[in-house]
Amino acid sequence: MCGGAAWQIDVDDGFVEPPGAGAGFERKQLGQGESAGGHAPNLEKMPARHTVAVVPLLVGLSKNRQHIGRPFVGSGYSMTVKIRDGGRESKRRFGLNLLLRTPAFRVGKRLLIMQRTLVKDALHSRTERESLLVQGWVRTRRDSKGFSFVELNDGSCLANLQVVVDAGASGAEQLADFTTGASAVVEGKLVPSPASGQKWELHATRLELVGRADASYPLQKKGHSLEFLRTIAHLRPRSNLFGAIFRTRSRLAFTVHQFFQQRDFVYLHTPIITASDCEGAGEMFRVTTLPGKSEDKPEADFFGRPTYLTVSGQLEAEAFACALSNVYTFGPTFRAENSNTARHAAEFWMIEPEMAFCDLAGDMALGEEFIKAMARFILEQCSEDLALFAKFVEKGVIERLKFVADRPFVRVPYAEAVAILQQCGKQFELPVGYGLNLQSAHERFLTEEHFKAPVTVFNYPREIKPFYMRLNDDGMTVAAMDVLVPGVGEVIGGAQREERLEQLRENLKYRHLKPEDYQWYLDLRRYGTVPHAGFGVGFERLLMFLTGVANIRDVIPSPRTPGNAAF
RNA sequence: UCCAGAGUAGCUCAAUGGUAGAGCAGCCGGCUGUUAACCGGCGGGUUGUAGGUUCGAGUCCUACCUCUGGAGCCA
Repeated sequence: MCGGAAWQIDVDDGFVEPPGAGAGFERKQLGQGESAGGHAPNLEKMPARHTVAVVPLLVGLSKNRQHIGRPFVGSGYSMTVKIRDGGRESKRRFGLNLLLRTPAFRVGKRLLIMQRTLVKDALHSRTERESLLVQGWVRTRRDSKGFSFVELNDGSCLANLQVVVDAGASGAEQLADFTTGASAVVEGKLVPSPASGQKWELHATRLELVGRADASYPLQKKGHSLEFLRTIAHLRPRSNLFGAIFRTRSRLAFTVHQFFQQRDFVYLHTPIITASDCEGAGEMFRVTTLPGKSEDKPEADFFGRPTYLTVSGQLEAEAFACALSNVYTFGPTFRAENSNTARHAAEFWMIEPEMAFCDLAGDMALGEEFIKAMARFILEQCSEDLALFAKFVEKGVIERLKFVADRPFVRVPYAEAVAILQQCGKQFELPVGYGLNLQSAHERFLTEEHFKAPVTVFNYPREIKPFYMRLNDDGMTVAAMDVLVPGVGEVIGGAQREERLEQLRENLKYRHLKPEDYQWYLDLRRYGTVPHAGFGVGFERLLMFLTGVANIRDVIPSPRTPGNAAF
């Protein structure tokens, strides 16, 4: 199947045996400098451009080894294997804990260890596979006379693997327990499916029920309402939609890191417990070890002062930007607001880049680039899950994302945005006027109807923005910006920070804040101050924007909202 | 927190103030390749909770609880 000699590994150590005749090998073509993969890290030193046949291995441990049903993670086991390379033969010793990082299960008195194939990889196979092993959860079973179809899903992708079980297959007598929700291991032959609907199917040679799911299992193969699924938040990841959402969430998080890492931003872990009440960004959760009313004597508390869960990492990010130039945070954030809406959670994840030697224009540019990059990512990299969102969540989500990815962002000063809203002739529920916050209805009008493009509104009146934003030369406005997109409204809020010591002091005074509470923050202006800017993105809101999911409770694994911390 | 709506079988929903029902799921049986399979049968309820009006309440009234949508706050 490729150039170069094939490596074959046999095992001669008494308790480790080579696979029996006919058992399938997982073959991997190695490119130059590539390692053999996580299942056999000790093979890294093998010359490149060889095919390495490593797994499945059939392993029988001595009787007193009882590691049934879980991977080897301990140390102390090793085995010797013979390696044949054409005519040459050599022996190498491998640590089992390294080699066998793969699930194990008992067959009689033996421990069988076989490389698991993910459903995703099975479905994307280029060739038939003589023998492979999949593990997952039964989505549904359809019985016919003499055989059954079992749909197996392991979360590696949206699609299920169709398993065909003949009555004669080993373990077929357990088929009645292969109900929706049960977990199972299936070994079989991957062959082209004669019916339409799937390219490949697995003809089971052996199946094993791992965990039953009785008739009370709440998930059915039919669609469920999002409201119902929220009441079973621990089981909803087993549904198609939530599988898609949380796969996307994971990949999006990775892409966020990639976006900033590629631009030489330093990932900063800002504290989760904080003493700074600086933001005024909302009610904070108190952190205390004192019983009863802790506010009474904070000096006796664990930290000797009142402490809270963070509402923002921005101030700390500014400190590090004023040293490392470009930084970003990506972590949990907490707001104890009693807000009960589809867009608010008490615990959420926030991304906050902060850039030294950067002004508002640079800040807006990065924010816009970021949103476009995330839209492009999901369009290009998550097409299967995105198709599900387009089908069941928001019909126009793909068009909306293309719209954002393609169009240049319109930039409009706040005063101009207000004038547009006042002159548009449209009657809004809430008043529009200079000095008032833009409401979500106003924001959506600007981006969806007036400009028909993503919009960045900047230079807001000083009165409606926090103390740390930089005062513009007009003395009236601050260098703040909000990025608005169709369908969602505000996705980014940011600003150039006030870097002038005296002006920052004046800002604190203007807000009736005490300078002594902001000593270290003022220090940043006292020593080597620089113009700097940043913004915040709610990760869940970004996910809502990208998937079309309308409720924040459905894009976070365990939603925390007022009165709800179950799961 | 404010405003509005909803709460009936495991799920999704019906039921003019007058005997609480259907589809799906589940269970049993049938079916030679199914795709939210199909066909036949069976079981399934303190109508969110507590009061009240009425001969009679799932239905009307009051309070509370929960959920949903909108608003405020924001990310």
